Amino acid sequence: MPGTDRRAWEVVLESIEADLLSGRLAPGDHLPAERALAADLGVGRSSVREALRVLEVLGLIRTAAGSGPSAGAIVVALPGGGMSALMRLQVAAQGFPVADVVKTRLILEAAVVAELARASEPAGDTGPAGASAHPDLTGSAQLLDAMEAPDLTEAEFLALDTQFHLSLATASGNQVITATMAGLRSAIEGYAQAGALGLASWAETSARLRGEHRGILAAIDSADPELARALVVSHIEGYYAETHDRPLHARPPAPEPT
Amino acid sequence: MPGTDRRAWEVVLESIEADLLSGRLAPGDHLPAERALAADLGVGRSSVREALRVLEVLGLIRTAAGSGPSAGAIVVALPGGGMSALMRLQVAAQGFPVADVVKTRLILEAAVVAELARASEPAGDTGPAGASAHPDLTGSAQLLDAMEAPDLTEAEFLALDTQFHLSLATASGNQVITATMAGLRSAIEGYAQAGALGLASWAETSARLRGEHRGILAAIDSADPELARALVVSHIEGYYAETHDRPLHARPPAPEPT
DNA sequence: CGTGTACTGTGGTCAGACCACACCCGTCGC
DNA sequence: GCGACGGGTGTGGTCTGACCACAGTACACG
Repeated sequence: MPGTDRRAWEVVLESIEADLLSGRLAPGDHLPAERALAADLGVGRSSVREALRVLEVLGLIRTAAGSGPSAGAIVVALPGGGMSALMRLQVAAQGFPVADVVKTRLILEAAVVAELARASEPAGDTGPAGASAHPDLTGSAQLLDAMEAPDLTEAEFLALDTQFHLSLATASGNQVITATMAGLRSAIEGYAQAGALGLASWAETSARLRGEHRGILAAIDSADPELARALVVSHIEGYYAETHDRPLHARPPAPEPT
Repeated sequence: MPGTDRRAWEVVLESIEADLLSGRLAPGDHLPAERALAADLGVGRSSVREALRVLEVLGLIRTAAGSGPSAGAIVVALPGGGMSALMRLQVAAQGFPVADVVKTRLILEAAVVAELARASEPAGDTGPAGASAHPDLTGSAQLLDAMEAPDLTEAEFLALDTQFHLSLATASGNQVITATMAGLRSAIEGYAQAGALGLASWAETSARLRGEHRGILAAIDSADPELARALVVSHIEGYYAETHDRPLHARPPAPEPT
């Protein structure tokens, strides 16, 4: 019979996935207790725990010890953490080249700002089927204000920068893009910080970045998709080239032929 | 002291991530045996196994029992499987709306074919820094030939369709996009199949899809980025609208107010 | 009626045991 | 001398049982 050859924890994972797909489990629901799940599926508790651990890292469930309504494993479906862990580790393991991460981020963010600009059309929207009239960018603007503080360290500035770019993705309303952008961003966080330390003049660079941010937001507000897209492209390509001493689309330096 | 309050399996995960980042671990390397790892880090073997399970699902390692050089846990960094699992489960758990998945796929694939068309410029490339001259699309073309077989079932056709679209991403050479496209595609595989069964005329639709595929490839070959992009957009939007009875950018029908 | 304490069930962790497996190497037979 | 065969050894895979910390709950007590 099929299924017997699968590893025990895979059986658990598939069972839970089937419950999700069939609607027996929905966000907010409690999973059965680990011991009960083990008994139901005929596997050991440790196998159940391995499956639950995977689901937790992937952002599908949240676990809490103790008793009461908030205890146990609860379906949450928050993809951000899982995507970040996946991309961070793949970059660490050299499965994802940093340049590919940046290129992908560039594509997604350019599309996001172009759509935001399109949706920002003052009158007549994109039609009655338009996603959401006038996406909320007040949070993004507030982040830009916070970045004007003169005594920010590189790390603080970059943390706000991350939040700003992420807020644009959030404003687009696309859950997949939001989570992916969060993952891409966290994957290269270390590189962005390392690059900032090697810059000739941080004050000069950060001033330029601030100005570019304002320009992007202005282009969105003025409903100019192509301008917004172009500004994002030069913003990201510029920072990459400045911190890596080569343009984004160049071949990386040949690996040492040791 | 920090780190003590973290859960045991997180300690293992962080330890391995640190080894990857520092270069102590690289693709192809063996991880220490589970029992040794547990002893080194002062945790139980079950905690080590939970961490390794996560790494395995994320595509970071491959495990094999037995003895010899191929046994044990080996760093592999194959992001496709992990991305697929993550997106499939997030769609199942309603963290990712299907429409957002399709929209994201549309953005990425449009960018991919546009870049392929740009790189297909017959002479003078994109300069000495160009990614790779003339990306290899023979595999993509062969898949289209295979899709001409008249006796294909819906499932077989869609499987080839998945491979075709994935081959385009692969041809771009971008690891992140390739893995992401694989994940997006596997996440909506079930919906694509269910949609195919509800079509008025599968023969008619599949014939149209075949023609559109040829057109996309032709646009790439003729180095026309904008045409390739437009064809991809209408290809994906068309299939979505046909199988969901509404355009991709429309609001989904209001949920039942039960 | 309020308060505090024991109880119960949860996830978190560990230790130990057994299994199947695959390689390695020594022995045995030719 | 050489090949085949068999046990030895170490691996991941799994299960069992136990203990802990924790948080809510029920009940007895004042």
